[in-house]
Amino acid sequence: MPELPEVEVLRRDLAAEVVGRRVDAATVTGARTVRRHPPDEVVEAVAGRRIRAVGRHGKFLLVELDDGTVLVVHLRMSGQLRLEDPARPAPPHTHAVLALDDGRVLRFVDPRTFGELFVTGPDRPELAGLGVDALEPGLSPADLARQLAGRRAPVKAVLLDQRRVAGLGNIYTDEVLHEAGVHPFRPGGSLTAAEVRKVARVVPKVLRAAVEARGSSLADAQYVDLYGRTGGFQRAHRVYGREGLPCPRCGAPVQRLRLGNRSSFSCRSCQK
DNA sequence: CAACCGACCTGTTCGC
DNA sequence: TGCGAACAGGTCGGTT
Repeated sequence: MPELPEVEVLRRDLAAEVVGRRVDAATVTGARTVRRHPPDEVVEAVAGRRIRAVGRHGKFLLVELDDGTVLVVHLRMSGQLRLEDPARPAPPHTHAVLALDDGRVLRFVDPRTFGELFVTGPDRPELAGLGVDALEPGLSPADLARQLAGRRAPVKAVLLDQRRVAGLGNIYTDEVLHEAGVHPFRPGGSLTAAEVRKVARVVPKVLRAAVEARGSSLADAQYVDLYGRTGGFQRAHRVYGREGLPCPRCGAPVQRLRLGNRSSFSCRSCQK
């Protein structure tokens, strides 16, 4: 499911497609999806508004409306946004729909219902705790050094912590740490200055390449874009999901470890 | 404050 | 083939 690159692909496509459109009507059928409000409140807040811009911070998508209201979307594990003709049957697990003034509908689809929509004001206090976005404006080596300093938690856990850096998830932390040659279980505070610089340099490199390839869609193709298409970056994964396959740098088999309850993929010989 | 763990859900895949 | 177990890309709240 979506991490920063997948959300960025949606943001760009939405910006091109819906900025300037008016939301003629909204329907919310999944109360859990709008758990922060009574459903009517969300409908009320967006209906009749024009879309001014589409932004992003970490994995949060920010649909800015003409009265300053921001519709915030987080896809969590299984959320999708689909921009479709309303004549097309709504996919199962469609929890909210915005009808646009060009005749199309924007559908929020989410089987696991971890995702959510909420509305907030222009300063969006709900997102105040997020760290710097991993892509834009990005993470300087000094920022990263500050986040890692003194941490005994594994460097991967620090990178996954959205309060420290916003946007990285399980796939892209593994890809970044492999490319940087750093073992995911290394205590955050144990990285050398050179390693910190390397990681800081690799983060935007990997994320840009992933956006360019329109994100990662794993075998079950959970992630699809606005038009239902899968991404292509999974073909460029070096370690994620590649247990037992040769490391592209040194040929040693990729190992799968556990960090907390999640899989972590790395190369035993070139990530120390 | 930092670190760890289970919980939140449904769908798909894996192993017996 | 059938069936339960394990697993999935993210966060949050509670506990130590």
